[in-house]
Amino acid sequence: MNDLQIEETLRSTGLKKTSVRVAVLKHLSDEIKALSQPELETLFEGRENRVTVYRVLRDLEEKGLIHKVYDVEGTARFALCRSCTEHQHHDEHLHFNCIECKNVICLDDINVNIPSLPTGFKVKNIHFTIEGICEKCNKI
Amino acid sequence: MNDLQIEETLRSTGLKKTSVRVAVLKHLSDEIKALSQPELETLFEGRENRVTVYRVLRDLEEKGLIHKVYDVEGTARFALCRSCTEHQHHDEHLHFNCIECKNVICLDDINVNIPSLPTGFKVKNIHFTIEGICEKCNKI
DNA sequence: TTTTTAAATGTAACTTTGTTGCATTAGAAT
DNA sequence: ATTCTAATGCAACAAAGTTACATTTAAAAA
Repeated sequence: MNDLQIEETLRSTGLKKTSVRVAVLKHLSDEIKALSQPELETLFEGRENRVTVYRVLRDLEEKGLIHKVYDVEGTARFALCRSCTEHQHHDEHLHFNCIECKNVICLDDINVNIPSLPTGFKVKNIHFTIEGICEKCNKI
Repeated sequence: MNDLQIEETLRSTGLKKTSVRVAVLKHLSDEIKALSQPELETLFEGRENRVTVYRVLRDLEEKGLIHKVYDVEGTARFALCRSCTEHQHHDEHLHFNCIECKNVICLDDINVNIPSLPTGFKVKNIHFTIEGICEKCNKI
């Protein structure tokens, strides 16, 4: 996203345009992979406050601009919601977690069919992460 | 599992039969749902040491007797490996995480078909958690 | 049965991550 | 330019994960 897109995106949520929010959105939109908060903070070179980044991530997630995904080691990672529209939060996509490079990437366009559950169970959301070796690490 | 089964199970892994290990296996086998370490510790009434429980869980998981699953809030939970044989660790089963009672249960016998990934991606394991309302909470 | 020894435990301590309260700062509306 | 609320920074604390080391215990050997 360029500066104008970020500005417009923030305005649409009612969140004020602040340096930390812009920086977080910029970094996440530059990445294909999901970033943990510590990873994000290294990109800032320590200029931003840990608590502020925490709250920015929380708020951006609440507004549906980004989503949080836990990798197979239980680390929270954040990625831009690319396939989410303003009105429909589209969480039900697949994540791939490489056991070599540890990267978590969103496989938005791969269709996941939800298995049918026993009677009485109601599905609200799915969290599907495939663990394996990504195409980049496969080549090496 | 009864005491004899637990003893035999531990012997098969080469792990010594100790009180904490027996207690952990007993509690986990009594539960349908996956337990977090703090939850386990409350069952012990604080008699067991936090670090010891941590190491027991780690070791039991390494030996394939239990498995760790992260719930949708990123909390590590542990459950007995019921459908795992001695020689084949069967992680690829579905978990259901109720948003009401927060319980995580294993849906061992529901078949999950793994979506086909782009070329170059190699699947090693899957982590599939469905978030929703369980049959018990649905009735209430 | 006693001795031996490696494995398991308990204690202490430290790291990382998540989280809240409060005083200060800054964005944007007037 | 002023005002007001939202956002930030700081301090502090909680919880979970993790390691080192001294002590204890399970089980093998004598």
